[in-house]
Amino acid sequence: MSESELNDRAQHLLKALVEKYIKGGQPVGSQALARESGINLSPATIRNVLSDLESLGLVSSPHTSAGRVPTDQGYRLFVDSLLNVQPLNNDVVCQLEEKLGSDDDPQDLIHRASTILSSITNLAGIVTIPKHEYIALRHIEFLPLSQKSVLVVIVINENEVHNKIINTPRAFNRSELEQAANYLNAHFAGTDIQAVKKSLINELKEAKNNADEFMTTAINMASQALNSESESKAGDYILDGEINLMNYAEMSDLDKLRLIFEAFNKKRDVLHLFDQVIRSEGVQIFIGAESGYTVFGDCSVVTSPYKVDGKVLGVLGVIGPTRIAYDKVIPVVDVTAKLLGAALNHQK
Amino acid sequence: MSESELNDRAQHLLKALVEKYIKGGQPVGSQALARESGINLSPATIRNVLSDLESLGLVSSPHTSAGRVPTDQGYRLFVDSLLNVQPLNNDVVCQLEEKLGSDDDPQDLIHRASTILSSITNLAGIVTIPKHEYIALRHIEFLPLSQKSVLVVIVINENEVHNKIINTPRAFNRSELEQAANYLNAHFAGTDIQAVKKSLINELKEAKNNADEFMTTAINMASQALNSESESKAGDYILDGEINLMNYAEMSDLDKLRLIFEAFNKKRDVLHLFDQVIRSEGVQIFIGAESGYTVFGDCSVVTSPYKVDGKVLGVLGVIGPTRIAYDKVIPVVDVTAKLLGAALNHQK
DNA sequence: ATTAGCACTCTAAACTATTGAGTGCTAAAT
DNA sequence: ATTTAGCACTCAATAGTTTAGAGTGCTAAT
Repeated sequence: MSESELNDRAQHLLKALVEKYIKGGQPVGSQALARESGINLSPATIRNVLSDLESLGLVSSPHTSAGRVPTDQGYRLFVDSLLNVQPLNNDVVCQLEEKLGSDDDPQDLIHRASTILSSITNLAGIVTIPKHEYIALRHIEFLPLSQKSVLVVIVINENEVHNKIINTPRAFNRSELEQAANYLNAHFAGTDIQAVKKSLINELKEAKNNADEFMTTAINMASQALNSESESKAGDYILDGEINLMNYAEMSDLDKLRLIFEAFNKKRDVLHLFDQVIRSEGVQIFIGAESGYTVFGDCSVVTSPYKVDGKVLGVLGVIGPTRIAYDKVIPVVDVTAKLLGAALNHQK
Repeated sequence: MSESELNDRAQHLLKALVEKYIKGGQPVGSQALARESGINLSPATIRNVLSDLESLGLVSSPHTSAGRVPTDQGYRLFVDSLLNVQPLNNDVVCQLEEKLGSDDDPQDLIHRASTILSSITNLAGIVTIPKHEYIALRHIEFLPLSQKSVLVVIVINENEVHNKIINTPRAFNRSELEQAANYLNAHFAGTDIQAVKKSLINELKEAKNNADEFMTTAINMASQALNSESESKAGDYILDGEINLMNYAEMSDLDKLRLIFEAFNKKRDVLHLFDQVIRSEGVQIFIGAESGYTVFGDCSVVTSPYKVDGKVLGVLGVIGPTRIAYDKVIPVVDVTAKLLGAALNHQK
């Protein structure tokens, strides 16, 4: 029996093994499976099957006299074709709906999504900041703050608000600023922010040619504000519940843990990983080395894009040890993504 | 020799011991001190002195055949009367000045202060959000976002900007909102935010009596925005570099570390501790149990309030193991507090 | 094809030296 | 009266040993 196609019995045993290992965290032996797998077989027979699973690379044993542990590929097969995804507990649904009910500040929603993900799953929760492929300038407003500084308030898309304080060459009074804002709003409200930036460059030239000092600075201010705007959206995420990872025995290696935390801080690796998900449908899972990042070699990542109007705005998910309760975590990530999308949509 | 007054020799040895222990992290024995303390005494004599220091509670030994380690009280005496505070390295000063140079967003400054504190000291850096005893409303602005929601922009004090999106019973057009804002600005600009809230309550009654629907909602909106405003300032801080703590051997106990991280997350204990500093002058240090919080029983906290115009706005500091280089950390905290105060002041 | 039996392997835990750093005490030296 | 050499003693850390038990793989019987 070494066909690469697994028969039902082998599948069933693999499933039982993974489930037991996920529960207990201890290598699973033939006796335990004989007792608890539901299949009526002697340990000896099960040993034969396990031996096959091992040569297929689905399980491995830490040492001769230990039981078997799923490999990344073992988990993969389990997740792809053996898993019984649990319907979401009613309690959990309520929690999610409550926390992700309508709220008008997108930032708040993102934060809450991240918190609720981590607290429900006891893993680290991550939500990327929404990234609109098309950033429509909705409104711009200037307020004088002091002699040399002006507050620029920019509203983009539905209701994302950003502030930027910029310095000006001279003091402007309120009506001057109002005039400038009116001009910009009249010309550019509803336009994509990139397009606005391009237009402004042209207008800037023109204003300079006309030696129109006022328009020159007005346009300058707008450009500055919009520039730092698009920068700040360069890619970021909200992380919560990293500490949960310290509770897992398999993460008790302080050095590995530190590397993971450092990766969380640098953000780069996580963002790259999440970028891969952005074009996929529904929940996507990276098990162990599958992520391609050695830092997360002992971790699993369960992710899902979240969308508004069918457009993917970002990705959310959880990170934990490979030994996580996929059957429970997957629907949580799935539903959170949907509810977050809905909440962001609801604001319109 | 068991007078509670320490003679010079004993002080010198304590100093040498603390310095060596801070450097090496290993219990210090009589031989090492004989060699390196600069005093020409035999190990035997030094043992006698150490024995005295121990009965005074200034040092202790982990076990019979280990050297001595400073106790909290030992560190306290060291810090209070034996410490040679190092002048700040020029490099470090440059770094600090660069990062805390003028920038017009207070939030950004706080963040940067926290980052730079942690990166210079290799400890966890903490900066509390500025807390103005007197919050002056400077400007309020309403912008229509959608049918049922309005963006409220509030500028308080010098240039702290806050946004709040609130729901309204009906749609308002731009000019209505402008009118409301004008009214509020005319009446309340420059007034303390608490006073504004009180006045608004009265005006609200009046408007209701007059059945003035428009003013009623306008005032309601303002109240809502101001309320969530004062809440959000309830007490918070920016933390950075917690991961640094994982590098210290004495913090290698995962459970303790987790408790500390949890305390950082909950924020309560740190805020209480920092509150004690708010009325003190200059750098304040809590060594081990002195903080009064068991979570930080193995930690030292070096803090300083930061001020603008002589008014304390907040507190910043670092947290690390008790074994930290006080001579270097103290001036860093001190100067950072001063530069942060200056940067916040500079904005006016 | 399945299983009982059994020898074998290897970890984890419990014990047992062994080493060496550092102490405290005592008696001699300064 | 200090200081110090000398020495017995303590105790953590390390390495080596033993034991127990869990689990395996193989073989021969069912």
